[in-house]
Amino acid sequence: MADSQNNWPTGMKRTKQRESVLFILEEAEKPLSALDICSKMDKSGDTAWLSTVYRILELFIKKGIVLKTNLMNSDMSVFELNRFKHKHYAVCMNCNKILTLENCPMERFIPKLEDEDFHVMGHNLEIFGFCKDCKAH
Amino acid sequence: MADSQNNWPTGMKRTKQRESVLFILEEAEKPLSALDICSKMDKSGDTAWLSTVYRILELFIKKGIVLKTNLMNSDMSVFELNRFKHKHYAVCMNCNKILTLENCPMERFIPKLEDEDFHVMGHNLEIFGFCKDCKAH
DNA sequence: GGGTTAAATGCGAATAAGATGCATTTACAA
DNA sequence: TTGTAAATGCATCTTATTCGCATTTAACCC
Repeated sequence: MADSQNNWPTGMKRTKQRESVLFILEEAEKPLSALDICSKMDKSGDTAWLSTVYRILELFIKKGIVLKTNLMNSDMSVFELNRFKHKHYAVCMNCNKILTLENCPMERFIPKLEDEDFHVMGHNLEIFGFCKDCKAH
Repeated sequence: MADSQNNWPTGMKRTKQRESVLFILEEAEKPLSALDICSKMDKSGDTAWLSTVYRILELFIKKGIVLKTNLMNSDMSVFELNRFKHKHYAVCMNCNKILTLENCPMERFIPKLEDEDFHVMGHNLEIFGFCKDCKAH
């Protein structure tokens, strides 16, 4: 099961379900919803209850292994492996395709705030528009 | 009732509830949730059902009068008057205070995407961190 | 390897934001 | 003033996510 086979993060029990979630996230190129993950598990034979998947994801987030995002004000969160590199997405307003943004405008940006003592920890950014397939209606 | 008294957007019936929602949004300095708006209406005597508030907000959004945002991956949307100027926020990770960001890094930014035909329509950005009151725990 | 136990999962039920359906009410045009 | 399409009150539904508890399981000890 890829990398996770030999490399298990410390401080958590190694269960079939956790291995399966981690494997799916390792293979995924784009963020997945909890339901996506659950379906993929079903297909591969490692079935797990949706609530279990949420609990596993919650744990992975706490451990810093996984990142949670909400794209386009959607009410469904998506999850991806924390690959420890800065990342943003562009989302197609028509087909919801997710594209990786390869640069970041925040690199050399100094935020101007009313509260000049605000201690910036990070930022969320997403671009929206129409992908090449949806541009021509 | 401030500006909205004499200046009613065209193409929609002028009802007590709609006037009240618009008034509240005009007075508000920061985005409000549907529930916030509903509570403020209760206090002022113009009670309305929460589902009505949602319907009014939906209409205002469609008319371009109101903007909807989700801050910090929260499952609750917030709404503000569309003042037709570009706007982003900084949110305190501790007290959830919302601060207005007065500049925008996207002004002179050219996004790099795998799909070089992506037609950018806009972007969402938020900064998170700790405000001056929460910085010193 | 077998037993012990704290932690994880299965499963159902609870939450909470938001949407929907329908009967009643209301704004507004004729 | 009256007719009517549209808006609201109200209840109920939906959907993502969380919680509670009984059962199962990983991992440590012998």
